[in-house]
Amino acid sequence: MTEMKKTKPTPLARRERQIMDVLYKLERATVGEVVAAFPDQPHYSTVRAQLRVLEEKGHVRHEEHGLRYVYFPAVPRDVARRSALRHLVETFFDGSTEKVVAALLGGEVSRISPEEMDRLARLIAKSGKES
Amino acid sequence: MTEMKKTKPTPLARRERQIMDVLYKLERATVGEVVAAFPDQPHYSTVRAQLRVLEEKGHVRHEEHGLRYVYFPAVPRDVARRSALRHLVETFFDGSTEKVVAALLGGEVSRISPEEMDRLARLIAKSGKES
DNA sequence: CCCGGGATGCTATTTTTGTCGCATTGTGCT
DNA sequence: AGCACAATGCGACAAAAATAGCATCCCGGG
Repeated sequence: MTEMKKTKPTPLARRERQIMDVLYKLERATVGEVVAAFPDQPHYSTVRAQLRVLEEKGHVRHEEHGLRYVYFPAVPRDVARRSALRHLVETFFDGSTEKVVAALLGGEVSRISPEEMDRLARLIAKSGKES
Repeated sequence: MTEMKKTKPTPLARRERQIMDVLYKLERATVGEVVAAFPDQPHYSTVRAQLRVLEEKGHVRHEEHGLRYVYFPAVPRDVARRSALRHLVETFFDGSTEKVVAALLGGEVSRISPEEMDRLARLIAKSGKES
């Protein structure tokens, strides 16, 4: 076995999911745009086929803009993100909203500017009042 | 086309991913526990095979506790969750930490108790100071 | 010592994915 | 009208995932 790789466990992320992510990120996109969104550019045909399947399964829909197809997720972004977020909280943060916020604030994801921090403080203050 | 379903697009979540999620949620689990964690209980064998594959690919590892195997993710939870969180932020929140917090606070995921809100306020205050 | 229950080790089979290549069709240009 | 180009509609296949069934093995009880 030439198996000694520890650094590249074979991506568990499949194209289907990746494509959905791209679609959610871009909201709407043509086949070309989707292809372009990948680091390793898969064939145009590949993505197209995938999109076709995804559509068959009801995950994406498309509109014909001019002559090209513009694909977009069947379930709207805000709905999808809600469940995605919930799922993530459940899976990695023991269902604790607080822990997520802590992680976010702790720079676990990205640096937060002072202005942003300020807006957040205000946001929390507001939310607290409404409870 | 007898395709008129709009409400249930066939789950795009595969077992592999689901299993990883279960593992992350439980930190460590035996085959039985994983099986039990599913709504639709897949066969013991199925999960076992899956786990084996996942292990081959380097996504999970196992220890022998007594006679049974206890599986756990190869990459530690906090590391995995960091990327998961980052990915989610990128995909659904335009990379804005602020938007995520807003969604969280807005009860998009779950209700937040006043005490929690309080702790969060404190947390923000602290983070802001450190910047 | 023999047996049953609980777990694991394989292996076989069926779906789904993932990838392409090629024919076709629609547009705008010259 | 004839063409080059860009996109789409299919169909073919190999690879990977998902699901099961069966042979074993290990331990504790009778």
